[in-house]
Amino acid sequence: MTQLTIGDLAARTGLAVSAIRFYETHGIVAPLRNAGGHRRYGRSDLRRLSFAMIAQRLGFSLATIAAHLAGLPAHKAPSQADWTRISAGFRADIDARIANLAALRDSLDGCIGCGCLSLDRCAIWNAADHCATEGPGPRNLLRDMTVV
Amino acid sequence: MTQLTIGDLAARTGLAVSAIRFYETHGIVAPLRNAGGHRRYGRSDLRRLSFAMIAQRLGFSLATIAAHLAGLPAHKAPSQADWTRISAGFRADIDARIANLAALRDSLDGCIGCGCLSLDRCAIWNAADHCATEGPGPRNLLRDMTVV
DNA sequence: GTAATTCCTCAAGTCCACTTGAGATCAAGC
DNA sequence: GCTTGATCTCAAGTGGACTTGAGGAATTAC
Repeated sequence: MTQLTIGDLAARTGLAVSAIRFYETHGIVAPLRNAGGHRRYGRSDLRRLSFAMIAQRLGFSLATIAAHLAGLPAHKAPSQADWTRISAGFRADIDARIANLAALRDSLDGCIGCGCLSLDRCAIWNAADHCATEGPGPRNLLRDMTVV
Repeated sequence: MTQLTIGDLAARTGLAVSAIRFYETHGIVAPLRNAGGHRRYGRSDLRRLSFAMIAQRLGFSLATIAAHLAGLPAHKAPSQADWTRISAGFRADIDARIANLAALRDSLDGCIGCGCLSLDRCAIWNAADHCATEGPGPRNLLRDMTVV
């Protein structure tokens, strides 16, 4: 039973059947069809969906996720090299996010004790305010949070 | 010139004028009006918008942000106590996110070296797959990422 | 005083990620 | 064979967060 129905996938991933069909239109999965026109998935599709679910939680758009997955073989399990390549991108993104959040937390900690509310030096309050002098473009503390 | 126009706010925050008006309908700011019906803002509104921009980057919805801001005085600067209360919630959320990301990164590191692709033990690939046995409900590694 | 700029309101449009519904077909259990 | 449940397609709806456009009035610059 290496052939899974869309219902099987829904049960195993927790996704709605409609969501899986929607993902297909966006290139996340590309199932085969049986004689009656019903979708038939392999185990690798389960993995592609798992990947997509995790990447979504990290804030990636479906288009970006589909682009990542486009580099994997369509109907068989990815190789170790495939997986290493993809996970390295993930890892870099996660590291960047942690660094951003840590920086924000430190600014926040500095603020709480500094009584800066009456001043204009507070890193948090002025994160956006300062930017007026920096010209247009992205300007926040957490800018470029999504790296890959 | 403690009275700012909507254009001033847009220039200083980097937000679009239309976005600031939109935020007003959602309770983020509540400007006064001059004789001609134009919006007039104070410095505290600049701070409310900065707060909203940062909180949005952290993934909070406008409704949640408005709820936080509802506890602050409408037309004057918040007190140290106000600020401490709000930032404490922020800090807890940031800590939780860092912990989640670190856990994900560790799982990822474990995966890269373990050759688990041929197995079903990979924490990442199976994050969603395992859940089939756990019944319905939220089920991912990063579940409850947004805490406050 | 007039022209250019900024602002006003309100309705409608956009993008993303899906869900819902209608009407029809396929597959599985008895 | 028949019923029941799963699946199919395609169109339209949803919600969050805004943007765009139309038509008009207020403000500012010269």
